[in-house]
Amino acid sequence: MTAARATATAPQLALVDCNNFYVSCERVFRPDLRETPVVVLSNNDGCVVSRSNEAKALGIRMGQPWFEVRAQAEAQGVLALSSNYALYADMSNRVMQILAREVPRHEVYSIDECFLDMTGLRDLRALSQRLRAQVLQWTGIPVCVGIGPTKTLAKLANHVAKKHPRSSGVFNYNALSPEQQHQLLARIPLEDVWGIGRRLSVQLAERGLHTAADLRGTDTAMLRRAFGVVMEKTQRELNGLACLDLQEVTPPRQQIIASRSFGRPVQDLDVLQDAMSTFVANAGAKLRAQGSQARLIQVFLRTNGFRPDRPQRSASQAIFLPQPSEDSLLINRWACALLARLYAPGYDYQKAGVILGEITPRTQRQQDWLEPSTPPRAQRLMEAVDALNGRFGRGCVKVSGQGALSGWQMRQERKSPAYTTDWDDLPCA
DNA sequence: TCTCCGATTAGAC
DNA sequence: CTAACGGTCTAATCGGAGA
Repeated sequence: MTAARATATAPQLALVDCNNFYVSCERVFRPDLRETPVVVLSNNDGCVVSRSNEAKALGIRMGQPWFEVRAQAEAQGVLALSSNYALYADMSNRVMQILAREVPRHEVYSIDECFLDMTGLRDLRALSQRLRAQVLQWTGIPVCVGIGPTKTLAKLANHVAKKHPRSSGVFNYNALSPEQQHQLLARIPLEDVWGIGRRLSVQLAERGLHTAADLRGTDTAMLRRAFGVVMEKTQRELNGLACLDLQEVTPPRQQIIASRSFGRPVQDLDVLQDAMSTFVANAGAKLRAQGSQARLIQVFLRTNGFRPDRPQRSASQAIFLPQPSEDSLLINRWACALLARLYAPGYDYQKAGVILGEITPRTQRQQDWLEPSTPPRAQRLMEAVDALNGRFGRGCVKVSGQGALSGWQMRQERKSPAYTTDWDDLPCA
């Protein structure tokens, strides 16, 4: 096999990552904010989860609690927006559709990232630039592209593309000579490598490993012994050996959680049950959307752990249904009953939620001649509820009580309109 | 000793 | 005015219980 042929068939994996995704989504509809430092906050306006370049330059850190930085940030002209997930999810779908058209295989990895299999395609730099231009023109979202032989190296290449303006948004690790590859890896700190977080990078540093090149060159058996199989895979991936496959179809969730911190402390059981009904409605919709049923219902509630001066309580209870179910009404009755058992008066509750587990495909329903499974009536009812909520927006059809009581809903003081998913929010009047 | 299971840890985004 | 710190999800590993 000639060298040229080997190059042509070597794996070429691209990672497309949207720049400052949530902030970019907001700016599409607020072009006046292009020069303004902008941050988007997590649910409850709690933490900073997306920052414009200007906000990054002001030293606002990812994940920082907003109340800590708010005073200084606002004095510096930073605009904070509540997160608008309906908008981000819709924009994400548009971006992913554009990317998917251009390659034979792809994996939507997260709301703002997509792996593309470019193996065998030619002129990857031009292709990547074309993709960037198309996504920008059709959605207004800027993206960067990193290319490498493995997912880990594609991630790393994307990191380089984002960080270095000279790459003009595309970086191809595969186009480097082995010496250049080594020089690059020697400049990448380990905490910037996918799969290595804060803790592991400290432990690796204790063994004298600081850069991606250090990790790549160290003894594999030692790594395996000291850090386990995940780290070994990361090392192999850095060496260009693919250990992580492209997941074209997302496997169904094994566990579905719906929970929320409350906007203020909640003391009353009926308010908690009202919140729980909302959580069950969301969890049930997710469950049915992936064609599953659940046998385990787990409910939890807790007080605010950041207030050690207040009485603390954290409790959870679970029940195994005799038959798996996807019926929100049935699940809701159990969830509210469990919650009532968990509840103790006299606490300031800060968060509650439901976890559905023991999830199986609906098609695998066991025939049981004693216990009837979900009756056809309930099934059709749920289908109708999901259809209406899908068509007219979540919350169009509700389980009785769900959201009627106030006091638990999250704080969202600065939420932008749902520009792309709600006619009423269109700023055309 | 082996296996199973729940809890814990670490990470991603 | 004050107080205020996200939500989901997975995989691996660990330690105890039971076979």
